[in-house]
Amino acid sequence: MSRYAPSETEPKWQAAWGKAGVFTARRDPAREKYYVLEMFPYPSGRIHMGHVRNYTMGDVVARYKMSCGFSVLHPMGWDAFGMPAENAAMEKGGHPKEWTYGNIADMKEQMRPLGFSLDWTREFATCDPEYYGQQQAMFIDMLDAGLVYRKNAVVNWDPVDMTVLANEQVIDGKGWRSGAPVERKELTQWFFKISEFAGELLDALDGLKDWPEKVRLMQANWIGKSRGLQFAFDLVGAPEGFDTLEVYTTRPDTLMGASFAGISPDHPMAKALEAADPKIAAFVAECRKGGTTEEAIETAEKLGFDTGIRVRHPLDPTWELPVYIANFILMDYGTGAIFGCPAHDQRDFEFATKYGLTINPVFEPVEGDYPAGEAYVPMKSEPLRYVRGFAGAATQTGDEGVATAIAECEKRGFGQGVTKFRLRDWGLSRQRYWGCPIPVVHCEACGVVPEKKENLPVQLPDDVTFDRPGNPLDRHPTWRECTCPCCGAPAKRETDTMDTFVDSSWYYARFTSPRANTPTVPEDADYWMNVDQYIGGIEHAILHLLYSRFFARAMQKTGHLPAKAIEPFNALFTQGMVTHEIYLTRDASGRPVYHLPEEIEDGKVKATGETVEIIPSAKMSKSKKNVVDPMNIIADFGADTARWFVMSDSPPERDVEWTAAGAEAASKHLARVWRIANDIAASDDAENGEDAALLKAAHKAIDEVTRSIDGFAFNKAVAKLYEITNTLAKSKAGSAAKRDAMKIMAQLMGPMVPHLAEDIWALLGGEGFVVSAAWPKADPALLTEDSVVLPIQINGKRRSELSVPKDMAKDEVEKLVLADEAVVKALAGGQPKKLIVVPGRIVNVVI
RNA sequence: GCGGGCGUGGCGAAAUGGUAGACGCAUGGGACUUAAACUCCCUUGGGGGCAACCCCGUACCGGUUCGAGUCCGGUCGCCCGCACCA
Repeated sequence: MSRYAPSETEPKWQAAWGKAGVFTARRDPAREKYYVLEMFPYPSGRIHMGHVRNYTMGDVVARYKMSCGFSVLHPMGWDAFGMPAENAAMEKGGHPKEWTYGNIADMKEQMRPLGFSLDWTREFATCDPEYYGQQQAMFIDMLDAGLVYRKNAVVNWDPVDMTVLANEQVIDGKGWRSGAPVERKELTQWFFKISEFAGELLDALDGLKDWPEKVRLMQANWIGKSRGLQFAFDLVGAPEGFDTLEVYTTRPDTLMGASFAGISPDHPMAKALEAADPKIAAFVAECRKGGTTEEAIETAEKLGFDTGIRVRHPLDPTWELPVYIANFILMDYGTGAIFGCPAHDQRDFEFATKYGLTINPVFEPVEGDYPAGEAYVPMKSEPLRYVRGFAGAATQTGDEGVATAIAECEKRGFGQGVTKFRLRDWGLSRQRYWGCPIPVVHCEACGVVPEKKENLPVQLPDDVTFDRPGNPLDRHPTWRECTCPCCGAPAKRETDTMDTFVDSSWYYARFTSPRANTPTVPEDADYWMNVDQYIGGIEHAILHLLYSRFFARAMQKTGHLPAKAIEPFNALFTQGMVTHEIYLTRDASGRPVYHLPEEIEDGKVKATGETVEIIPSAKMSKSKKNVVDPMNIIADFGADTARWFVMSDSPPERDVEWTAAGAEAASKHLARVWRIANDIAASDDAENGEDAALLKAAHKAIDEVTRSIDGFAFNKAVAKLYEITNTLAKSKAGSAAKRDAMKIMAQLMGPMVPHLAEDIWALLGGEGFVVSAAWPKADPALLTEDSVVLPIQINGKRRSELSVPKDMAKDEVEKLVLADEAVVKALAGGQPKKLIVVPGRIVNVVI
């Protein structure tokens, strides 16, 4: 018998599948379709274990569904625009286009040997003009539909390089190349009106039953619906044109605890003050330092500036509050102005303490004490005693307090209850080259007008340079020059490109008709949409998935998707990372020196013999060198081993640690299965021992593996396959029974280790490809046991057990329990207080 | 700072509120072999007992329940996201 040799058999089966075209998706109205999609990769140049894990999961689902008779769509493409390509051009020279397409070719070559059931005929990259041209067409349709508009927004500005920085390029508040402190700067930018869909995007989350609860919760919090009061303070001593100050609060019940009002440094009144007062200008400039991320703003030291302006308290016009400009107030949320209640908001408390403002408690806990040295921030459902309330009962919960306060304010004629969302509109403009050009033209006479559709795609010019910071499109000698689509006069193109999230917000729809000269084709979209199963990383829980949900709605409004695709992903699965230990030694000055896993043996660096420090289980990253190249694993063990390993052990939603020992073990197991299959194929003895037991075990395996795959519990499916392997290895059944069991096993293993499964299938005389064979069905009659062992607990502790027929009546069981030796002894002649019999599960005797 | 998640043997883990540790790795012992590799068999949460068996144990503290790894409240630790990374 020959040894199991994946390096020979794997390419053989891949070629055979390819020749037969088994993975080419075809619109087949006679069959039910199934669309499985893994989040497409960024073409960095190398695939990593995270890709292997993600695509293996998708492949398991795709192959399983094929066997179940579905017409399966399982496509692959490239999320190909983005900054790394420009960075590479700046650092190493070359062109982003060459770099990207070169990487795509490399990565495709690395993916092929893994044997994924992908339909490569549908492949595209988002940087293909055929793709981004259709995206531009949709942009124009969305502009026509009023879903896109322009407004000012802040960006990170590097004052030395004179360029816009991505958040990622801001390190500790400084530009990553220049090292200069970053400033916030306003630019006119394009926005998608995602906020118009806020309520709908929130409400529709309830219907996404097959999405992880945590993702739905994160999205709900991100959309951030709140009910509050919006009202106007009368201003005293404000600049010309500012009579009132609109504020929004979710805690109007704390109005009697107000001790100051605050406005954002970007508030129109702050801007008016800034122009007039150099001290205020200096303060506002201070506030504008640092990056634009919410994290940077929230964690920055709280700064305030007393403007000298006062507001009158709406409940008592003689009561005046100071107006501060404060760096923690966001112009994007609410009205960009707040009132501060230090007694019941921790941030206001710290602000008031810092600037010596009064702290007036409005309520106190019904139970327990008012906390000292911090704000008392109750839960919404917590009952409160209002000591300075102005509406409703003295004791109510926070939620009730808010509702009655809103009603009271409306009654008294100031302010009204409003619902607001935290969700902001999606700014899509990027001042970068390697992205989809925004297809608009700036005309002196006509203003900003969309390009004509027949002129699409607006293609990126190839002759650009990256020797300086900034957007090469801006300094291209001729690219901007064009004629106005309206009046025909000379005009200039927009040089901003689109956020790469736009590219990934509709690629799933494009896969249904990837070569069409419209964004989608109705019959194809109608047949293939929605994505039945989407699989990717949890890091996309909010942005990518929310943007895609918005885009599906926008595409529907503009006629590019059918109504049923309003939620594009029926089911979502978020997988964990592949981690690895980090190995490091220290140089003379104590700085860490990282080592690749293959340089280590027995906790020592092979070359030098130095003992390494080990940091357990960290995300694989090049800089820490804790990476394992899938290509090396495939070379050493074959693709099936890599696939088997990433599916074993850890549940797919959790991180899995790659270990050399684990890979070896996976390889050994597959070789063992191969040996057992060969033994069976070679044996012709007809001795018949326990065929029934083996058959039963095989059907139990069918049942459990099927349920595990359906439930995305691949690790349990693998465990079950280990069990049935052991059962089969030890079985004394006749060869025909073993052959049948082994064929079932090959089918069950097929989705995970397709090459080995095809080998075994062929070896044992299976017809056609195992991937094309119908998924086995478990016979329910073979799944039940005649008797069960009931554990007997006494006061909740297991003390004995009882073997009874499966469906024995409850009172029969009780009789047997009371006769049990351990129970008799424990009762010592008395009667139990309670006797709990859970049929088929457990008995508890309470004494 | 805000939002979300996770925490079970030496390790990865399993367990519709019902016998905690299935399955795998790694130990330790044995078989095969001149020897090794490969392979096969047995053992393995901690402690106590000659044994039957008993006690402890799911990050920590508390609660609900006949019964809690699982549900509720709090604490600690780690991880992810925070709108221009993809």
